[in-house]
Amino acid sequence: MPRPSRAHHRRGELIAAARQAVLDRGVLDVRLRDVADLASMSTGSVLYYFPSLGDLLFEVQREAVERFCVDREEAARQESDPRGKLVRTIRAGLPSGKDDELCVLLYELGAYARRDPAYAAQHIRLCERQVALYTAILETGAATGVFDLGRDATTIARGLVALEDGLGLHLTQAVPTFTVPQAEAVLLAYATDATRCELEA
Amino acid sequence: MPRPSRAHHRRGELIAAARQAVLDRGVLDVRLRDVADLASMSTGSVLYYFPSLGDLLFEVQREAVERFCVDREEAARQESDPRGKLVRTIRAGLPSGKDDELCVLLYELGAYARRDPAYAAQHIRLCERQVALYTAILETGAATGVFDLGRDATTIARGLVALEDGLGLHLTQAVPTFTVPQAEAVLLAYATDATRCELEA
DNA sequence: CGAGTTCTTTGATGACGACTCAAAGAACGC
DNA sequence: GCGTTCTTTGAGTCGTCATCAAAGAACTCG
Repeated sequence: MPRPSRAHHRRGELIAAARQAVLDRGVLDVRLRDVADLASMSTGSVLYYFPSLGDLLFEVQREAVERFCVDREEAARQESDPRGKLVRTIRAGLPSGKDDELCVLLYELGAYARRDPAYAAQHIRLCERQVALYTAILETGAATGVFDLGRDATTIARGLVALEDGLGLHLTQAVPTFTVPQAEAVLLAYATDATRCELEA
Repeated sequence: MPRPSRAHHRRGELIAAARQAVLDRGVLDVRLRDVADLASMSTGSVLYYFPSLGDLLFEVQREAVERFCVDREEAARQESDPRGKLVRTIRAGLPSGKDDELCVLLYELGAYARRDPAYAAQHIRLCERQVALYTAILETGAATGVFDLGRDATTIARGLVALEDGLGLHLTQAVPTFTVPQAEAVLLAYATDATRCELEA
């Protein structure tokens, strides 16, 4: 019987190290050496577990996408009232700034999604799950009568997701274009107008 | 008297070559060699005109930002009616897809804006000019009575700009999340709700 | 406990890329 | 033409990714 392999666990450690390396140095500057150092091993060892740095980064993205979706679905579940759910989901989707690791990671790795279909597929999955989340909230609220949707819920949901993405892009820049409260105001304004329901607290 | 320098003209050519190189290979893969080849000169010559590839790319960004702003301001001037102006500006701001060179360029180089304040400053300038453009249109329309703004024009304008950015991000991926018509619908829906004015043609 | 198999680590090596630099070459004013 | 200045070049340096073969560690089974 073969000696048991610890590769799975090791790969997990490397994904975590790579994640940190991207946050530290940015996707443009991250080196195999950075990952190796963070994981306290040689560069050769890193490549024993992943064929290339690119493959490792892909796994980083996959994990980040998954965690982001789960976190938000979790945040939404905390509330039962559609209005509260909507506000909470909006707040959970906007990055808190450059320190918001998960969001920064997704934007950093987004550079690959522009050229690599596999990366793009993850982004699509991410986006669609969020659209589904918002759509469900909107439709529940519409059924209850809290929300008065002037159009189909999917269009509104897509808008919310894209708006978060756009605002997040600005919030995570070296020098942000807006403050977080300004971004929140924009998003709440959108949601208020689209649902014809007073949301702003 | 010193021999006249052609450096300015040469730098312009190099910026154009670098621009194309980024579009061809992506910001993650662009090499000095690509730029040199496109400009039909040696890599050493490129570095005679720019201290490093990074400095050259920065100039590419500066030009792209400027051109984007000018193009849109131009597009808005084509109409006098605020409603038409708004629709036209919206259409001009959304990328047509991966082939929309100016937009792709801005997104590609956006990777630098997350870490380099000089890049971020350009993005801020870009954003603020667009916000100003939309704000002017919205306020004119409000004064005329065509638009009924439920809140301050700046918040709406910021939302339009961020929404374009977010939608554009998805439209320029290797595999887009939405189609262009879907994105346009989202944007027009937002504008319609915010202005309480029927825009969709 | 020890042999044998399998898993893991490593550093040497090759290929490639950015950037430096000194020297050659071209263009212009005088 | 002459001399100055601008431009081009490619060789050399250094740092990086990725391949690979050999050494080392860990575990199973007899």
